[in-house]
Order: sequence, then C-alpha cells, then structure tokens
Amino acid sequence: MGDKKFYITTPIYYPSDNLHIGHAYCTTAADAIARFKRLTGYETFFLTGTDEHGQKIEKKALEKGVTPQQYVDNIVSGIKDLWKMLDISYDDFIRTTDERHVKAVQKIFKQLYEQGDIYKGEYEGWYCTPCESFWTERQLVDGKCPDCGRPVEKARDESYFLRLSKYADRLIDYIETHDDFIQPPSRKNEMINNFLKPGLEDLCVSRTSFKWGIPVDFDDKHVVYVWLDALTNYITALGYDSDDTTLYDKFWPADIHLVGKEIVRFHTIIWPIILMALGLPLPKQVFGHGWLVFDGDKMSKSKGNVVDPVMLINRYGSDAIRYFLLREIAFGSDGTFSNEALVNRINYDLANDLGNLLSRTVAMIEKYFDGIIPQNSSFDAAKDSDFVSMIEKLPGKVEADMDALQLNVALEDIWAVISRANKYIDENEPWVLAKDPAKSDRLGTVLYNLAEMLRYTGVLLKPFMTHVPEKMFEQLGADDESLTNWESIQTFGKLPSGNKVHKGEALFPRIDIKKELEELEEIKAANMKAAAEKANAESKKEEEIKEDVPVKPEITIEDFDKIDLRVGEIIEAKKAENSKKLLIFKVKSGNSERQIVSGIAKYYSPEEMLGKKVIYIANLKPAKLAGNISEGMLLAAEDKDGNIAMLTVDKPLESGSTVS
RNA sequence: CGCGGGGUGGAGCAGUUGGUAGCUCGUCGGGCUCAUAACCCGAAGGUCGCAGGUUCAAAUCCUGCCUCCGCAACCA
Repeated sequence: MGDKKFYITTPIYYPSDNLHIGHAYCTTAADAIARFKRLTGYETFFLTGTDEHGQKIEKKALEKGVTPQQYVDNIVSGIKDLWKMLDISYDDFIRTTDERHVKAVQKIFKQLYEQGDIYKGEYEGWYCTPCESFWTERQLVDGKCPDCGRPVEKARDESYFLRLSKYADRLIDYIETHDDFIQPPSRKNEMINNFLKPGLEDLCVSRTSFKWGIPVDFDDKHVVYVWLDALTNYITALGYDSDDTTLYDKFWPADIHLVGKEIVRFHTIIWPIILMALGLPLPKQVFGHGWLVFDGDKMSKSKGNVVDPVMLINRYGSDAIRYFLLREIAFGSDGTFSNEALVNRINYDLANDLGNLLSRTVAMIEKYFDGIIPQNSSFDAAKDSDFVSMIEKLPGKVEADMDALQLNVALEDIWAVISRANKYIDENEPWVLAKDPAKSDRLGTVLYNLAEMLRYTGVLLKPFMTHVPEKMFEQLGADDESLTNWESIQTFGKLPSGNKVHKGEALFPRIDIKKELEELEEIKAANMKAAAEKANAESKKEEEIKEDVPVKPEITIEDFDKIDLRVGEIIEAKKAENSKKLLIFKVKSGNSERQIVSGIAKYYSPEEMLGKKVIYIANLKPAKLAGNISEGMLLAAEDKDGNIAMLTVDKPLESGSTVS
C-alpha cells in the first residue's frame, strides 16, 4: 500500500487465430484498471502478450504453407492493431518467441533441473501415429483420437517432469492463509477441492512430439512445454534473471493476474509452484473473470457466432465497445452479449443520459450566459446539497469499486450521478429561472453545478473511455491538465467561472435500433453461412482423408461358431439412472428374458427401441455397466463418423431365432 | 453421491453479516421543453425453482429434490 506501484497482467493469448470479443473483454478490463491506477498516482506496469509456441500453431502454419514464425508474426500484428483500436495502454507486449523470453526460460528450466525440481521420466499416453500426437485418456473421444477420429495406441515417451507434489502442502497453506489470492472466492474452493485435495501429479514440462517451442538447451530432443514457457512470461517480461532487472525488482510480485476462469487453475496451482521452486514471491492476486456468452451459447467458430471486435469498433467506436463490455457484465460472472443489449446501452446510457446531459447543459450556458461559465454564488442548500454531496462522494466510491475490481459497479455509481443530474435540471427548471432576471445568480449556480458535475464525470470516465472525456473537457472549456487529473476532483468547485464552453457534436448520436439490428443480423447470417460452408468443405476434405477402418486378423469358421447370436425382442426399455449413455433393456428370447445394457442413449430413445427385433450375443460373459448387469450385447453398426444403427431382421421372425 | 455456479415481476440482472423484495429495459398513465423525439414523475406486474426444517422473523441459514450451465491438463 505504501509505495504506489502496481503491476497487472492479462493472459498471453494464443495466436492460432484472430482474437475475438472475449479476448478484447479481458484486455479492456485490464486496461481500465491500469488506467485507473495511473490516474490515482500509482506507478503502473501493464503487461500483455502472446503465447506463440506449440503444436497447434506448428500445424496451422504448415496448413498455410508458411513457417510458424511467419504465421504468428502475421496474427500478432493483427492483435496489436486491435489493441491500438481499443486504446489499450499496455507498457509491454511480450511474445514467447522474443529472444529475451527464450533465454530466460532456458535458464529457468536448467536451474530447476539442476536443483532437482525437474527430473527426467517417462510419459505414458495414447498416441495417434498419423497425427503424431499424444493424448491423455480423458482427451480421447470414444477412445479415439479427438483430432482425426482414428484409433490410438498406448505409447511411452521420455519427458521432463516438474515435482508439483513436493510443493502441494505449502501451496494449500498459502491459499488458505491468503484470502485475496484467488478471486472471486468461489474459484478457491474449486481449486482446493478439485485439484489440490486429490493430490497433484507431477507435471510434464517438455515434449518431443513437436519442434515449435523453446529447446531444452541441454537436451535438444525436447522443447519446453507450455507451462514453463507461457506462465513465466510474467517475470521474463520484467527482465527476471537478465542483465537488467530494474523492472523486475520494482514490480514483482504482480498485484493482479487477470485471467479467464478456465485458466485460473494454471495460475493458482502450477504458476505458484514454479515460483516457489524458484524461490520467488507469489503474485498477490489471480482474478478469474467470466465469459461472454451468446444466447446461452458459448462463442464458437464452427457455429459462426464469433463476434468480431474489429467490426464492432469500426461501427460504434472504441469508447462504446469499451463501455459496453465493462458495464454490462458483472466482473467475475459470465455475461450475455447481444446486439440488442449493445445498441441499447449506447442509446440509453451514452446518448440519452450522458451525451444529452452534456448537450443540454452546454446549450443552456450558451443560451443564457453567452457560453461563459457562470459563478456559483447562489448555493441553495435545500436544492443543491443532495446533488453536490453526491458528486463529492463519487471519486471515493469509484475508487473503492475499482479496488474491489467491480468495474461495472464503478460505472453504475457514475451513472447514478448522471441520472441525478438530469433530475436536478428538472427540479430547478433553469428555463423558468431564465425568464426572471432577478434569478440570474441562481440560474448561474444551477448551471455551474451541472458543468462541474460533468467535469468530475469526465475525469472519472478516463479509465473506461479514451475519447469521450476529452470531448467533454473540450466542450466544457476545461481541457487544462489541472482540471482533468485526480487531484482536481478532490474538491468541488475547481471549474473556473469565466471559462468558455464550446458546444460540439453529439457525443453519441442515437442509433435507430430496428434498422441497426437488421443490419447486424445480415452480417451475422453471412458469417454463419461462411462458417457452415467452410465446415462443409473441411468435412468433405476429411472424408477423403479418412481411411477405411482396418480389417481385423483372419479367423476360422470355428472361431465364429463360438459366438451365439440370437434375435431378441425388446419388451422393456429405460434409461440408466446413473449414466447419460446407457439404456437398459429387457430382451425376450423364446421363453426366456434377460437384461441387456447398451451405450446407445445418444442415438435411440427407449420409446423407439421398444418392440424392435434386435440381434444380440447370447453367450457373452455377463458384465456390470455402471452397476447394471448386462447379460449380452446388442449389435449395432457404426460408420466412420460415429453414426449408429441397430442390427435387426428384415422380416418378422420369432424371438430366440439363431443367427449364423 | 467427481467439483463448481446458477434458477428472483415480460426480458436481463442486484440482493455483504436473516428484519418491509431492488435496478435497467419493456408496458400503461402523467409532466416538462434547456436538450440527441432526449429528460422527469407515477402506476401495474414477483407464491424470490420445489418440499420440508431452524427462528419472533428467511430470497438470505440447514436437509432433500427438480432443473440449467460450466470445469475435469492449455478456447478470455
């Protein structure tokens, strides 16, 4: 608290594709916080960047026929353009391909290896030969490669591991004694219950299956895997362990790592452990913000509902987009993005409430005082004190909100005063005062209070919007720096009487919502169509690539004869209570009945299975599936895309009939 | 019983430590005219997912259930 320094980071984004509105959200939030800290006198360092290594980028580059470096250079330049459009005031932009980062990571890796926190071991996983990819058990889709859908095989590979387990107890202790470390608090329980309590496995921190990464300098078969590469950016950008550690010494530990909720885990478990192993202090806070969702749907490329921030900024300007993102969504929770909500915010909050307030205030000063800001010589406690005290309290309120990272609440508080100001006009009816020359002083005071209120508002909005405050100051004739800094809103009445106002363009012209939504829908439809066509083309391409499922080793007729296949009639069907995939059937076969469980709930409902004559294996050893006995197995055909069709007989036949 | 988060007037959301249910938009009615047909006031509308329990008192605490959604080694 004492020394006024502040270090905030965003995640480093993965430039495998252009960024979307969600990335813009996170970065805008970090920017607003950084700007606020600067405004209130903190020496602030704001870091963002890109995480450029890994298999996915290697692959994407290959598809495009460029080198990985060329590929990321191109995307990164687009990202920087986007940040420019959004007026992101980052102090540094780190790329994991930067020389400074590469060197530092190699040093860190080596140090951890030498001190025994990294050791060489064996990694066991599922390997897809055509894709040259390792997958974990959980990543597999139906036991097959999630990328290409082909079968995988168990394989081992040599790899380096980080001893997470060694530090787990210390970390749990740290988390439990530092309430602010994981925010919002709900994430803390998730981390402890879900990951720490069950115990940490050592973490694989190198790979041999791809080359696009930082080489382990003492073992060039390996490249450093994402954890040590990406997470360390927060210190390598500051020059940790380099020739010049000035920034590191000044700013580490970070005050806030702002991250999306899905990567809170890495930042609150793996990252602190890396720091502990290095003997460095831990960041003060990791804040997991929520996501933008769209009609309850996550944004996804295949659905074509990805919102392109560039298009929105071009259409509405960066201030409107920044405002919308920071105001609409309760910081920390998920929020809904919709075109309607966006346009409404612009119209109601920015055009009607704020823009119009400025417009009417400046217009009245011009009309009644020839544009000269009048004296506030006629304070009327009954009519003014509520309004003025609200203005005076606002800076403190906003600061408290910002300290709690309640960006949306800060904006709500500012808008409460804007709203109060509009009401204040109505209460005082300046147009009535103007008709009576004896009330000129009173009129002047009313208008002065409004102008001063707008100046306060402009200063407080500086972290959130980058153009509007300037326009406001210009119109209020208050563009001198001494009237736009934090100090200037500590006492009410700093706005000099006698300054001249300049009526200008509307801050935010009203948007015709109906027309606007139609146009946006057209854009969206075009995008979705393009996405669908692209997906179509890709799946066609995949089909060409997809090989036939390999034929199993030859068997004899005797082998086949061991299998007793029968026709059975489904006489009962229900869903298994404890599984989403399983259906439980009662199958009638001649005079006997048996229970068979089958994992086809995704493809068939119990109702449509009822009465079907199916083929089943009658002499299969019974097994328990999710606790349900299954005496046999229903036969079904499956195509390359995983579509399922039950085998049945093509003429009515007695149940119990044999199949051969 | 894998973990976590939701279910509050038509829509989207607030509701710290339990004490008359709020906000924005929408709807209806009224006022004003300085202003970007903007602004101001008022009204209607809620069994706070369901069922129990604790309490003088529960949206708020406890138990059970229904339901939606995330996460489970790298989509902010």
